[in-house]
Amino acid sequence: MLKIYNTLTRSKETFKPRVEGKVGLYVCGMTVYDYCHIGHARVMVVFDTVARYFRYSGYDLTYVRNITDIDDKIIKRANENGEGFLALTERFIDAMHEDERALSVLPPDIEPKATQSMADIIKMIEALIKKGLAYVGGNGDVFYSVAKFENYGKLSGKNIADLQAGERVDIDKAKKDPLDFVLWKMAKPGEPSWDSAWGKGRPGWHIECSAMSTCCLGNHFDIHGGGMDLQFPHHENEIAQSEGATGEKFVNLWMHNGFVRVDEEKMSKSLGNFFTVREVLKNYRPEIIRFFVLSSHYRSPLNYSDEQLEDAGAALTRLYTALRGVEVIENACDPEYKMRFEQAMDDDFNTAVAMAVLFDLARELNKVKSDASRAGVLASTLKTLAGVLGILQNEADDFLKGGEAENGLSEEDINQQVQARIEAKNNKDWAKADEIRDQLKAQGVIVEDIAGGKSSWRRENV
RNA sequence: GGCUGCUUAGCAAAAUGGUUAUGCAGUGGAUUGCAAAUCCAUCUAUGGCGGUUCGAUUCCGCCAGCAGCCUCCA
Repeated sequence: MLKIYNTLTRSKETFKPRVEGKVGLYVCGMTVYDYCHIGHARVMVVFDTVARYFRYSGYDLTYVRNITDIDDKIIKRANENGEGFLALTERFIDAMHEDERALSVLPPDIEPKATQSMADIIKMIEALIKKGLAYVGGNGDVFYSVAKFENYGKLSGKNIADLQAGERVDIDKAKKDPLDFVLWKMAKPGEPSWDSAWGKGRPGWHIECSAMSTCCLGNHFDIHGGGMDLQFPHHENEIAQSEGATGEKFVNLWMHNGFVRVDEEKMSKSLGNFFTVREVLKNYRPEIIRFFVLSSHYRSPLNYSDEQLEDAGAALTRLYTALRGVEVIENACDPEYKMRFEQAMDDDFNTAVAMAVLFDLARELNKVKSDASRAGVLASTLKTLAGVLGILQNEADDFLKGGEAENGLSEEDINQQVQARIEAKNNKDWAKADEIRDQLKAQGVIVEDIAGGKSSWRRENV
């Protein structure tokens, strides 16, 4: 029985889909004006794993993750670069997809863009005005009247009085109330714009997600996810917009993932302490990054450091080493490990515990290597379960021998050396054999003798 | 200031009202020509002070520290 932590109730709840066997999942994606950093990677990997597990569990899932491709930051960046905003967003959308593929993140079923959802956005704003929940402000922008929406703040645990007391932004004269937020923003000369009843403009930051999610999944759907920082105001405003416009409940369950930190501080654009996915990929292989992300629970903070990434690499090496040389028996699965794995994942997607099961599995696999049939079953189980997490899908040898292809020795060179060492060993010329091994070690290659006078090798530091 | 959440061994990270997490590192042993890999054993733990309880790391309260949101942010 799958349990998921619901931000709305601040407790784990048994998951009950609206329609038996079906799940609608919407996740707030990127605003595409820059490269993805590791924080974005966490969202992508976490919800990809959630999606994989739903499917593995037999649900018919519709996974929607939007792209916000028009907003102030995009316009600003495009101006700075002296390029059109479409050229800019197109570049970063491509880059994002590239990063995703590297991290084995499967594409969502639907990936709507704000710029392609203008009709729905405008329709929703019109509905809000009609219901008296929105108004045209002194500057022509359209605002949401927060005070008119009952239950405002129920997701983030805030109330209007506290928010007003804590108000510290300069008051916008165009608004009736400082808490009101913009739904439609009038275009300045030269800015990209779309026609509307209120004049040429563009959507405010929150409305596009309300429009795209309800459009793709219906007015009321199962799960909405995103980073913790979106809880307020973004998701709070989405609720106000969607429920205000449709009069129906918006979302049953809200999932929020924790931050990636650097030196115990949130990784973010504004702090400038972020590492882009492509930067990190220069030093670590993609599967290691994915493993690192899933090694802690999705709601916990995740501290980014070289030590952590290296640990992840070592751990992954252990799993691949267990698989090395074992003939996988297709479709076989050990029920005991399967059950333990599912229990872990059923408990609010506890990937850390699920991984611990994989390590227990690897230990037993190492023990029974001489028993080909048992080993084959365990190896198959290991690959299948790890596949739900999106890891361990490479050939063991490819993983262990891959990496640092550029500066390192070529495979041919290594094989030659290893062969030379075997000859030395056969001649009992230990000094020579050790010398070869030391030389390879110095170049990041570890030689390991295996039964039958053979040797295997792998690259250090994956 | 208001509101969340966190505090587990050398590092990372789970779980649990009384029983081995797991990975890396350490120690001892097996294996090995020697290593590596692997296996076995083993050492480090639950921020502080109270309370509930037969028993609390786990529940409750207070304190301290940390992080986050309240402004763009995944």
